[in-house]
Amino acid sequence: MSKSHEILFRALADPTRRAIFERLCQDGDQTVAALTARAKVSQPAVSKHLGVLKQAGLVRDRHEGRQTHYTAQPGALAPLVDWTSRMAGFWQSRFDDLEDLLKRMDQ
Amino acid sequence: MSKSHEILFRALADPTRRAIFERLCQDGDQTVAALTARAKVSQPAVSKHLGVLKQAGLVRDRHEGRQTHYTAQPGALAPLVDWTSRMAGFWQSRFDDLEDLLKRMDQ
DNA sequence: CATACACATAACTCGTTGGTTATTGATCAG
DNA sequence: CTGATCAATAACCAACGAGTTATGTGTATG
Repeated sequence: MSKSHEILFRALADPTRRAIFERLCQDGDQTVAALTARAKVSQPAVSKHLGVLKQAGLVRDRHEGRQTHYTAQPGALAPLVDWTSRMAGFWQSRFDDLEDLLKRMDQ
Repeated sequence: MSKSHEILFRALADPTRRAIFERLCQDGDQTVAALTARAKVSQPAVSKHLGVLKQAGLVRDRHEGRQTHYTAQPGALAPLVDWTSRMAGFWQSRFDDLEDLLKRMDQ
């Protein structure tokens, strides 16, 4: 449970996978064919990436006839947000000056 | 610049590297020897990881005599926060669009 | 000056992974 | 029923990445 960011970071590490996820976030529901058309890789590659994203909970699939629609689940990004704010939090707790933190975050 | 999350995701994808970064965030300044002691890998491995983290801007090094101290730079996480909120934002805006549509259909 | 120490770099191994083509399973059209 | 289409799976391969041991570079110390 405390390791849920492990699978997330791994899933989002690959650029092709991020591109697919970004597209699903921007444009919503997409069939595999539609995603493949925009991607620079073959359909099996896209399917494999979607499998990884699904495993990470980042997408959901829905079958309609002979095509499969995928949808982004941005809520699954929560553990990642938690992790980053925890890191920033550790950092912050070692400094009493909040403004100093914000300045560093700004740069 | 707009692709700075590429190197970030890649740097944070590895568990050993995240562990090192987490430790630097929690406990602050650390020498390579101190980090190696806690890590489950050899000193050269730790050095290599630190190199990657440094490349990503996540850590900074400071030389003191014959030892090197590393410090976390959590501000470098900003592009990652941007990315995640952008993904959530896309999602939210499409949700808003749907709400607008439904409102218009109502009247 | 010689030795020990801290860290970085080099050279290499090996498992993982992202890509491919070929094939299968399922569904729709004629 | 037949052929075409969409997606998933299988089988394979090349490249990459994280790990190791060995060595190099620089600094403190006797």
